[in-house]
Amino acid sequence: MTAQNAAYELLKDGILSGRLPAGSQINPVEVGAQLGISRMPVREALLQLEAEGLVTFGLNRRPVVTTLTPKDILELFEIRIALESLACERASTRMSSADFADLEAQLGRMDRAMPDARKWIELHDAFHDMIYDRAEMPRLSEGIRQIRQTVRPYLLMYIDAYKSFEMPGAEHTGLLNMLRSGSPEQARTAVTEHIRNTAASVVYFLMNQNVGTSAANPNTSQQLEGHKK
Amino acid sequence: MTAQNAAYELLKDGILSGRLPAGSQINPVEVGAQLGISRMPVREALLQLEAEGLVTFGLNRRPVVTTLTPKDILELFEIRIALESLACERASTRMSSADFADLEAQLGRMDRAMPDARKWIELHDAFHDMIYDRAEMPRLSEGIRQIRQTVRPYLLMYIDAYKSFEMPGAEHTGLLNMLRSGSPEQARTAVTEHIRNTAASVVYFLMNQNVGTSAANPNTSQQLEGHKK
DNA sequence: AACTATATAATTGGATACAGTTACACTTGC
DNA sequence: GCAAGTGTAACTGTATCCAATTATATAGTT
Repeated sequence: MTAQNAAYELLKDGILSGRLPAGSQINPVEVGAQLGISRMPVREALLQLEAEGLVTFGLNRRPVVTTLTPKDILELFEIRIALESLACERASTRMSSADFADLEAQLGRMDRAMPDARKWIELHDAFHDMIYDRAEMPRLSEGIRQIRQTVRPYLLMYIDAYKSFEMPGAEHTGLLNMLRSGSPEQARTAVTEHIRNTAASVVYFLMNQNVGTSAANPNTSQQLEGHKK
Repeated sequence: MTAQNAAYELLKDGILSGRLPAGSQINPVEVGAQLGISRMPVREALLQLEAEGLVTFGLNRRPVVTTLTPKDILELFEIRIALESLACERASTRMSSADFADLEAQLGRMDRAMPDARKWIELHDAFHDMIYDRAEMPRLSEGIRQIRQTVRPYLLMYIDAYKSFEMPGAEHTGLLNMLRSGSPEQARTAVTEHIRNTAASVVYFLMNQNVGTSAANPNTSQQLEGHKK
């Protein structure tokens, strides 16, 4: 593996897991030292992450973990609806019975992972990816995957807040049944509802947490806590 | 302007204008020399262009201009339909009369640019951007812009082939009228039709040209074209 | 003590040097 | 003439060095 890739993986994992929260400043030299590499490959990894929307170059091109406002997140969910509707619609006419068996198995796995939110999300995303793969639109799948990734840290915040949160298992069974019916229209509405529900919960939660409202101001980044003038 | 940006602009313009056709190998040293800079900023520009889909790193990570098959292009058009439908729908409820006046003016400008295909496309894209800006979904607008960009070289090939090609001016007036009616559903169907028409023409043309079928993949010498040379 | 000016450190963009790898051309033997 | 082997040139990845910019700390002034 190249140094660039190592930096990419480290940073991406840090951001997606929430270990590097939104607004965190990233120091290329520091990251490089952590991996025993120079800052050049880190710099390149940051460029890639910026393209994916996970990192933003702030004032003076200093890299920070992207901060999303509830409005941003709502927009991303709306885009997901448009994209996943299409993917679901196309997939619905291309599913085999073997696919349905795989998806059932995946739902089982999700149920069994239930207490572990991160594990559950992993399996949940894989469940959707399995469906969208059947749409045979690789760029569409990739786009969906990327948006889901961008929102993930905020979804984790939401789930972490409600430890005893009940995952919408029933919704997925419903979605699967709609797909089994073979009706593209029903598949589309099912997935639309599914995403809209998640969006509503997450955005409502974030607005009450005041996430990404004051933090959007660069001056209030948490990194500044140490030197209070 | 930074060296990285200069390289980015040069390469992007080259690709979008068709001066660097699909499959062209890009030599970072060469590009750097052309701008009086080293290959490092060029390398970084290439990373950004890869993220946008305009450049691909081929065997041994050598950068080449991305080659799209007709299938890829069809997929991109389908995604555009999903995204632009949403944008149009949202925009339709947010348009002011001043916006409509601006759009009318833009249509006039497009008509007057008529013989110059590149100029026309520029104005045409701006016309659509003006509408989508009203959707107030910046990421959506950006995504649409990016996909349109990716397809542009192929659209130009199509237009260049039919010099006397009649631009679909009437369709845009129709779209504008649908927007004026204020019905999101009608706006959605109008833009869907509009894009689908373009997609059909361009993809049909490209398939007959055998663009990106055998040349795209050195391994596969398949010919998918309907022998209509 | 607060304010300002200045020195110093940190950070970024970029060039260059160097190692490892791959492609290419040129033998050399058949 | 052609296949295989070999040496060379080109290319990529990366570290390091330098310059310019920006932030931080320090010292002096009031």
